Amino acid sequence: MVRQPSINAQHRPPLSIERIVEAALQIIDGQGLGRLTMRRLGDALEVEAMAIYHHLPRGKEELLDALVAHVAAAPAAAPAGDRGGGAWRDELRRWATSYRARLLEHAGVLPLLVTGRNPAALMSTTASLREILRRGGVPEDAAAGAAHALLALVIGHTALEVRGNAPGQGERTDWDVRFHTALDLVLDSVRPARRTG
Amino acid sequence: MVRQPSINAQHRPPLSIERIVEAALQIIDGQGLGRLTMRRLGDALEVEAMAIYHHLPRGKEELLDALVAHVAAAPAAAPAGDRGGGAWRDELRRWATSYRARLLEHAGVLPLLVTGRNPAALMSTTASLREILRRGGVPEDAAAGAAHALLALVIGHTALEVRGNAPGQGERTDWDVRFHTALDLVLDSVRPARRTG
DNA sequence: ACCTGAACACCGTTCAAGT
DNA sequence: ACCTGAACACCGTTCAAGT
Repeated sequence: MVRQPSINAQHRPPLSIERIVEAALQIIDGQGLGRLTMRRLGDALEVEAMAIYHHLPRGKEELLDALVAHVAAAPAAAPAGDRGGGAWRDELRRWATSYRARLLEHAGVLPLLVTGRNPAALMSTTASLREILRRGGVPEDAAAGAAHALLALVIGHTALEVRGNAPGQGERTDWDVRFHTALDLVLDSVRPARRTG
Repeated sequence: MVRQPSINAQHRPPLSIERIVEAALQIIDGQGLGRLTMRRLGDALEVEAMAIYHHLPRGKEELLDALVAHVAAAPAAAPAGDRGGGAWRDELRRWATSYRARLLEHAGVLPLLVTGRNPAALMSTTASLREILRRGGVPEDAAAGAAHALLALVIGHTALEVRGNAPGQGERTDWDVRFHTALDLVLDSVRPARRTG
């Protein structure tokens, strides 16, 4: 029961990959990717920059990989009521909407996502997409194609939205409308097999 | 007629924005975006790095803007035979295919494209897309939506392709097939008005 | 095991100076 | 007008050292 004085240093939580990634994300969201430096990250964690290398031996490269993994991870798939009749379309719409929101929330990470880095990061995402389509009765092949198209659309749209929302834009384009228009354009072409088992 | 000796220095072409952008693109394509530095760019142009600032006063930021403009510029639209019957679909397919090829050729610039930088860079591109759809008899509103969806799809697909083509990938996915599958998914939903004037 | 301090080889950029 | 040289304030990272 030795009460620590509230001098606030000393007994801060120990460094961990989670804390590092969280602090990095905060810097990116608040100041932009360009201002994420190991030294600034160290400051935010109240630690010397060199301490980070003990947890991420590959240094900044490994940090960026972790950021991609963190942002690209699939949002938890809804439990799926699946009362037939094409409810899977709504499920895909919800999925796409929340994934877009996730990307916009961390728009500064987007440039890292369109790189070869951390190729495995999107696997669970595409898998959960294919699963929704499979449950909707869409044949395996078509489901793979549709899942890919959907993910590409969400990423591409978000990229355009980030570009369009740059300061000093004249006309106010309604990105929500654009997004759902494009979404429906794809979803309307996806068809389940004649009869669902 | 004073023949210059072929000592190769001295009478090189004078620095210009075009030469600078071209050299920068060569560095990115060959070594990656991360290795594009003002000093290396200077070396490639056989000039001190500081000379570049005379042509691009805003420095590296302006250089990156110019790179985005260079890569994102619309490819020359085909002259359009327009013998009815939905030839515009083929025209859009050709456009999308060549735009994808352009992005893949300079994949290292893609991260710059999914940023707020140089918001005007894609305007001519979307305009030329809308023009093709308009000529195909697609109503203005639907054309705007379809153009946006198409561009988002091409950018998003290229992003996934760049990620997938990272070294050390197991299964050989056929990106051409994926691309055209996704393309058709979108194009199949775009309909011209009942009767074309 | 975990963190620090000093050092190294690089960055982008400014500014006075050269031609 | 166009380019250079030296300098400044930063980077990422290594490595020996502390606790």
